[in-house]
Amino acid sequence: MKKTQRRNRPTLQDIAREAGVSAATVSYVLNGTGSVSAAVQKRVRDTAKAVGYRVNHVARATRTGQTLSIGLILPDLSNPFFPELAQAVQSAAREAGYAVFLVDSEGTVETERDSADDLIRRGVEGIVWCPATEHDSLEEFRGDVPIVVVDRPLPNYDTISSDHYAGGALVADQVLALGHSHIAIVAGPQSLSRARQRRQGFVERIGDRAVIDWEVENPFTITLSDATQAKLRDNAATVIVCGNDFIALGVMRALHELGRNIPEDVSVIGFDDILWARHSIPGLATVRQPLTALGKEASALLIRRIMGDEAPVVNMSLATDVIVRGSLHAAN
Amino acid sequence: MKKTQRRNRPTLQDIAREAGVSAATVSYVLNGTGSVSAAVQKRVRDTAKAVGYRVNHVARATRTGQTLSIGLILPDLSNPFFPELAQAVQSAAREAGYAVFLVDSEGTVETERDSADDLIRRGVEGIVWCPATEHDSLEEFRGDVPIVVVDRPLPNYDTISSDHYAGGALVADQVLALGHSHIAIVAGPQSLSRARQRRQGFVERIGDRAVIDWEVENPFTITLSDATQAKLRDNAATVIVCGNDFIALGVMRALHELGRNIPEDVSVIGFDDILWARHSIPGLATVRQPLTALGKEASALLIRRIMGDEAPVVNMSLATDVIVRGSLHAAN
DNA sequence: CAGAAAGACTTAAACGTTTAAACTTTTTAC
DNA sequence: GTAAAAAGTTTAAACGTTTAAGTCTTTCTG
Repeated sequence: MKKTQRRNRPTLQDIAREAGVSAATVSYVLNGTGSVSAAVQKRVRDTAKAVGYRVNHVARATRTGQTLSIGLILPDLSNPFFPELAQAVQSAAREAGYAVFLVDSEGTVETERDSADDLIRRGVEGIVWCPATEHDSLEEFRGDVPIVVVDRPLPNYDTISSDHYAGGALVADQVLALGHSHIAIVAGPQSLSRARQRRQGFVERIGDRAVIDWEVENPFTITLSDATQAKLRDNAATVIVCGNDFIALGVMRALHELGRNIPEDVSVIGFDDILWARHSIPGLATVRQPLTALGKEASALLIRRIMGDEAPVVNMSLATDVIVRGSLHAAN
Repeated sequence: MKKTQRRNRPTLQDIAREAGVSAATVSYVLNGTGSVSAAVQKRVRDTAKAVGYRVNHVARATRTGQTLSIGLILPDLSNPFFPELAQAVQSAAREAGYAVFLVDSEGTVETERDSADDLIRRGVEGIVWCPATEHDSLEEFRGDVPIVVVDRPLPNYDTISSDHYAGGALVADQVLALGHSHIAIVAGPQSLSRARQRRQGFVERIGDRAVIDWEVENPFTITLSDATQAKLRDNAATVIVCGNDFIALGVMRALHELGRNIPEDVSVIGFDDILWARHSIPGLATVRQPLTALGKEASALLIRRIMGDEAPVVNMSLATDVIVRGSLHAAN
């Protein structure tokens, strides 16, 4: 299929001709570089406006080598965790004059790799990346362009993530403060570092100040494994600490079906504060990840790197907050 | 701050020099255009691989005028409706070789306008746009680049949206089939065309086959207005038809607090099938919008336009499906 | 075996900017 | 009133590609 010619946009040359000056002068005026007399400035600006001039960013980029764009590679937009992150990255980038190419890697390392390759061809000056797996699929690009990893620490990369360990400890503090002494844990997959850290932060803070009645591992989904469901049936703990909000909501649902009352019979607490945590019945107590700050910091750090900041690899972790809601009650 | 020089990437010239041919030949080889002897082809390809050549897409774009990129402007990524749409647009675009600039307009027409302006400077070949308001804030750009509006019909634009009217009618069919004769409506804001259409599709299909006990308007949020809550307190209808899932979930919560059982005492049905509809207790019956199809079609149509398809303005609406879940029951 | 056609490759222009360097005019300094 | 400095403007090269046109060589065709 042949592409039809759109209205050819006016160029610097067009303005130059119209205003009776050279293209260079027009460029100097429009960019505020160089010194140009007031009269010519006005003439140029007026004709630029008159013809509806818009700079051709692509042409500029070939000359300057700066595209003022970055890439954002996420594993799965339909996971409610990521849109807020994407929003923050995009808005911080925009404020710095950068545009964002969005890629949903669909959770595969191949797509991650191919997309990064494509993005670099397109001249992005940096990439914010949330890896789909623990595999370093962008290794080969590290020399080409700065890459900031977000949410999931990966060795050798600048990383911005929530302090999952401290978050777990916060949950422990809260649970202890409410007088719970019999605790159950439905942890996330311990193959994932964030799940491990959350659990560890919790368990270590609990120490011997309470008993962990039982513990089980469950995928980060609202659907519970048979093992988890079995544990719930026999549960005698007064609080169930979950690896994330999906699990927690699944647990709440299961408990509901088992006829247990939340929080009278048993408390539940999650992790992430996804949108629906506040809307469940009762509201789900949880740990809020600073998603917006995460995105902002990732953008900011990436742009510092782009600007040439050569500091050693940064590993930034951001504090989390416990959000107390109806699902969490004092032990009786 | 001074930008440090990243490793200068090898260019066509570098390969040409290395392989002892002209840059043109290298281009011909790598693009598969032109005719080049097998020997030279191999030599060129080998050196290209050896030096780790990647085409400079920006330079190519200045010459060809094609950036192979599109823009996607959405009002609010944190609304769970949009990520799935974004995902579909991006993935369809990628399959066609296009990359996607994502912009969250934060619901303001100024950001919409400014972003579109910026995107066009950046040479996007088209824009998929979900308008934040009913205001045509991109009017001035219509001549510059094809624009496809998604989800919210706007005159003079190619539009892809769900068939809200038909969806409303489907709800009516379902409700009638289950024998309900006393109906309540919590419609969305009737200033919004999609809310209007849903309501109208429903009401017209109901006709005189059932009574509409009461009706109220509520914002598209889970928080219910005082008026809505008052109506719910006195409700005697056997089914409550809601303008979207947020409203429906709010209604379910309110009914729960009023001690009404769903669906034994009263059924509830929503619209959109957001992620949480299936996870509420009971599951929320609703109408599924084909978000993925919506995004795919939008991408596809936009790319057709980019390719020069000059057909008159298209107004495509996609069929919806009723999803029956626990919140909807036969009338007793 | 001559002429034409095809094949292989190079040259050079073009895309729309930016920017260093050159040139011209005006201002400043003494 | 002249030399030097500053201000204003133009020229031309450069960014890394693509591609039309040109050149040279080989292969066909009759």
